[in-house]
Amino acid sequence: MASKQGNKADIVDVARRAGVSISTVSRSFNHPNLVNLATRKKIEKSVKALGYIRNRAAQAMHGRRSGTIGLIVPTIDHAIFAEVIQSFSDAVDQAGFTLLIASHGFDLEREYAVLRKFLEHRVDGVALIGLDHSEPTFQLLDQQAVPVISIWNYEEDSRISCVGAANNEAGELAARHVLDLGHRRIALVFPKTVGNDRARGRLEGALTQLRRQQAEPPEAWTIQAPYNIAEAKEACGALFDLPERPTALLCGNDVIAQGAIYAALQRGVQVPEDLSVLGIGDFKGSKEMEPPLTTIHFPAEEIGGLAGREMCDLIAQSEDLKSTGHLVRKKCQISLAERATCLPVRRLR
Amino acid sequence: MASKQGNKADIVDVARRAGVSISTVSRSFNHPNLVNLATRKKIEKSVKALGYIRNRAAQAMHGRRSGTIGLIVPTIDHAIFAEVIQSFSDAVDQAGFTLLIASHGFDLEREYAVLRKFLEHRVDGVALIGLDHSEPTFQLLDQQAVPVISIWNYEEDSRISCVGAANNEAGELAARHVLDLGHRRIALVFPKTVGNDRARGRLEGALTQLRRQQAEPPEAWTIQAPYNIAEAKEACGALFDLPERPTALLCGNDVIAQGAIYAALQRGVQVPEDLSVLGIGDFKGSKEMEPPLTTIHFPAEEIGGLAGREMCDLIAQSEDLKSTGHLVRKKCQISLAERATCLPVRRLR
DNA sequence: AATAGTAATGCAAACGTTTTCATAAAATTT
DNA sequence: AAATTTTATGAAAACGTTTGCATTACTATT
Repeated sequence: MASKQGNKADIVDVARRAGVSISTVSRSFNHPNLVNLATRKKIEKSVKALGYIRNRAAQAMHGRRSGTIGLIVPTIDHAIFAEVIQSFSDAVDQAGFTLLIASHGFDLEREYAVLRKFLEHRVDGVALIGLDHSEPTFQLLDQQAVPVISIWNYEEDSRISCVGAANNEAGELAARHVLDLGHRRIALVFPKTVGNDRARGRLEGALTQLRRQQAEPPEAWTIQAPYNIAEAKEACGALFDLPERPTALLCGNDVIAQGAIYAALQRGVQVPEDLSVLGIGDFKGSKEMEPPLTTIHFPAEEIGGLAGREMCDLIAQSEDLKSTGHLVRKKCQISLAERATCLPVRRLR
Repeated sequence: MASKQGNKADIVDVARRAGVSISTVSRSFNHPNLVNLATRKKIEKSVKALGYIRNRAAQAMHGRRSGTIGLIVPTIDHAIFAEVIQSFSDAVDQAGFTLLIASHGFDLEREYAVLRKFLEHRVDGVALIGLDHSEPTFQLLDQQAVPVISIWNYEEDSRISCVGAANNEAGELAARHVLDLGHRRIALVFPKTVGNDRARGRLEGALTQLRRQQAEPPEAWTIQAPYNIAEAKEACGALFDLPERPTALLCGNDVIAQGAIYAALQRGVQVPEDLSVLGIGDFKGSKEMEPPLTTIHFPAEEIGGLAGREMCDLIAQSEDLKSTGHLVRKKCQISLAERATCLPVRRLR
């Protein structure tokens, strides 16, 4: 009667009720084969009766893993991140890990703070988005020697392990496509690139390719739009109101492309007849748009899943002290998803 | 030299290096005013030098809170859940909590399993989506007496605390609107309702209202579509191909509405001139669609934020043992967002 | 100057587990 | 029947903290 007064049951309570020692109870969880079947049954019964739930915190104190992985993203509320998070979550879940999640709102100082918090919780591994991080972040990661992986970007000389795609290739591929279609009057609408290596890589890739073919856009045709349909729509609207209109619009991501298309619709500019629009990312829904959006496909789900599995591997390796500690880098293939928003320039009316 | 061989620094290491006892170190973190400034500085220096990071697991063992909150959602990868998760995350973050997240893919048995896992981690509170949960889930919650809150739905007789909106009201409001516009030939496109009280409430609300005005749709006009633009598009397409077409389409959520509009576009059915379309949810981007979608606005961000703050309050209360243990219920107001996809029936061509 | 109060610190006992080592009982071998 | 091995269990020492109690050295009050 004294034992259960609102406090939760304890391994001691379980042991007492089952008439065995706590060692036996603990063992029956962790090494069931070492304990007699009958005893195990008794313990099980006691556990059920008391509603006992093991305490991971106490387990973690024994050098055991905490069983958690920390994922730090700029924001959860993005079609593309949501998809990556989901598949990453599924992958680590499958391996029995629990996911700690936090967003930093594109603020690398908050990212550092969140990382610290995660380390206090003794996460077994950390996953970050992209390869742009503050120096203190890298140092902390290094010093604490926690398995870490970067999701979304691939760079052959990345400072930490990474699983993702090469954004500059995406930009190049996009530019090449509109170029191949004969366009020369090409405008660029991209998000801000500071602290956002995804956008930066794409923009650089696109510009490189355009320059290579002498089709670099004039200043007025290189505009910035936030990740947000409403504002992208507005920004593109302003572009369309310029005296001279491009024949193709290369957008930094599909959300911007969507905004651009809406802006065009609003002004009676026909896509693709009057204007070709190309997105990057291939977000969920882009294929179903009307007209379906031509874009560069990023295998978000594949990246998230692969990253999750790789994270688990890294953690497993770090347990073996023979851990070689070398970085792993996986490059996921992007591809052109040719749909209905781009037309060869000669077919424009 | 013996102390730091790759293992992480310990409070003991910190104490030794600073030349004080571990009690003092612990105190300087938890009750800084109780320790001399000079000593505190010494400790701080030692902490920096050793790269010491406190161990929450060990703290949690002292009846201290773990500082974590568990959030269990059907899926992360939904515009609407992503938004709620984000605002919930921000709210609990602000209070210093770390978020544990898991998705169960609309499987209530997996929900139960995840809940157990979270309880093993000794989360200080649990948040769930909706009010449909398995009996074992409710029992576990009850037995463990963990602060719990349900996000998204409001019901005056809910079994657990809740912050959200009344889905049946949304359905009613939607139906009332198309009815008010003079429509009588109304079709319904809703997601599956089993294990999804959101969809069920909306559908019931809508049907109630339609019946009240003798406008209940025929069998063929009450169709099911998954949460997914592509499949919704297809399902609605089939509806449009029927010999008789409704004048208004009431969709269970904005994604389905989007699919419906695309399906209409594909077939040359003009929205809203030939067909009024009404969504429910007001997802991000619905306002920016072309034409902007008329829908029932759900204040997702408000709900998530409110729920997060309420969760923290519940946790704080549960600390005072005088906790009254009564449920809290907050109803967030939904509203009609009249935009451009609905027209009075007499103005149809 | 004696007393009471306060500030700063340390000691040691918790917290809920896991695990090593020891031991008893049972089963197997000689 | 003794010796050996195996199986099942318990005692106790960890793990890294927090905190109640005790102690010391000051500071303020009489």
